[in-house]
Amino acid sequence: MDGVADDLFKALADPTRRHILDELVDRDSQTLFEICARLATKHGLGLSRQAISQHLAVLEAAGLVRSRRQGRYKFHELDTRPLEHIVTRWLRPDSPENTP
Amino acid sequence: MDGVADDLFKALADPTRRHILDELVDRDSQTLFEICARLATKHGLGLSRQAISQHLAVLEAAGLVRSRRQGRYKFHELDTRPLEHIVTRWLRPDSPENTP
DNA sequence: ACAACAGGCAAGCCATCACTTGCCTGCAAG
DNA sequence: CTTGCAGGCAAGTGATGGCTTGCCTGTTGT
Repeated sequence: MDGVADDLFKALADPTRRHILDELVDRDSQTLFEICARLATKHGLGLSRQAISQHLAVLEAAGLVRSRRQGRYKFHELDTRPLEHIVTRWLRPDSPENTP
Repeated sequence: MDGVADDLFKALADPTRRHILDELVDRDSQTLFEICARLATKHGLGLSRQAISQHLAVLEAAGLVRSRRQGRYKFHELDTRPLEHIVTRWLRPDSPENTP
């Protein structure tokens, strides 16, 4: 029951992975090389291809990114659903906005 | 701009720290020894006093916990405000509730 | 078929982190 | 005043995490 949240928070702990999520929000369904290039240009991160690949694996294990194979390309899609109910664990029910 | 979120997500990355937040939700304004005892009994965590103290320091640096000194006791209070706007960064604006 | 491209696998290195141990500071009750 | 309790300050250790390097698989194009 906490193991699910464990992967999720661990995935969000790294700033590079959060930048990847930012990139996927800006443009969904990108390949590894696209993400690699955009992180280098827009965020100034000079990381190797494998570094991003491992980050994507962590994000995928957390359920935040789903991959879709197509030929030799592998497109990565963002899934923000795990994020929605993760913070309500500590938010008291006296807050104004809740429960869709 | 990301340094603030960095402390926050790093604080949430550890399961013990999340359990501490759970305890403070269940009962606010506890001392270090109270938290230590309740983590041991309710969550089965046999951690030393300093371990919890360091975790509280991390949570305090993230702005999730504020401490209030009173005599030789130090009460720790939960502050969930940093949690509210942290996930909206990736939630697309097509969701029903947004835009402050 | 061959070369270029997208991606994966696995071992290794270095930094950070969680936790412990030991000692030291204040406050409080006998 | 002295004893005990609540907490803090290090320094040290073991483990985890992020990143690199090198090599290998599979797909696309000429």
